[in-house]
Amino acid sequence: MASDRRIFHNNEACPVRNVVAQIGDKWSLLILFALTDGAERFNALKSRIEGISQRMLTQTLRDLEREGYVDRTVYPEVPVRVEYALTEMGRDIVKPLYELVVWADKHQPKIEQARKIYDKKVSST
Amino acid sequence: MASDRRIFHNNEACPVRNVVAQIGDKWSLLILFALTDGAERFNALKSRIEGISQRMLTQTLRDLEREGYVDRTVYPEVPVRVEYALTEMGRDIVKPLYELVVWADKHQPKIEQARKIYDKKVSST
DNA sequence: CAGCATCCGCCACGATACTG
DNA sequence: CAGTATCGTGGCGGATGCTG
Repeated sequence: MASDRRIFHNNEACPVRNVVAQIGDKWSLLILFALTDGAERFNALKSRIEGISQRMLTQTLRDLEREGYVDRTVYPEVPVRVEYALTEMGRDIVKPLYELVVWADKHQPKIEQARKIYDKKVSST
Repeated sequence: MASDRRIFHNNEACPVRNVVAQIGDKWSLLILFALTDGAERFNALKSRIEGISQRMLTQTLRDLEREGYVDRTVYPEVPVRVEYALTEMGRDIVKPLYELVVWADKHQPKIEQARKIYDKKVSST
């Protein structure tokens, strides 16, 4: 009904809460963008994404694969080669995310300024 | 240099990592969208956002205020009335976020399907 | 009404060591 | 090379009780 002003209902079927939960973590967005130039191998990704650990790269890649954003291909050579690439859906979600990235770059100074003003206001109480 | 293919450098000055860290949490995006219709009081927000606790609403609102997304206005009546509203920057970030929300709604079925396929593939090993 | 204080479980994340 | 396995920790977030 129109009187129900609640937004984004709190159940597992809520698409928005789901997507935020998945790509809102520390590494997902970074990995997705590292793959926009094309497929990458595990260690290539690891060196492109500053600060990520082996464990988190593996784990986040598995999650992204499960949600359908990333494809994993194993080439049974010696030593083994594994390549990760965006699926169609992966390339698709990068578009709205890119808007956010651009926004973040543009507004960085404003945010820093807002923080300083807030902290000054709080410390004066 | 061109040979440095690292993305989104891992320092506190990285705008992208900052923005994701701020609005990638469980509640920030929900609060921002609950404020797009106009200013809201604390308890109104609480009832619009299903499942949020008092504690997290307060805390997330403080963070959003500090980053400059939200304005907090106290009306010294009895009992006190507090209204939260989006700042200009708040209204601004909602635009790219809205793209993401639309995307999430549209692709929800695909994601669920991807999950099922993945889980079946994994369980068969 | 709009919060703050406190306690606490859980899990995201990191570090390290080991492997097919 | 591309992972697993294990352990440790900080902090996110929930529950509850109290207050100006």
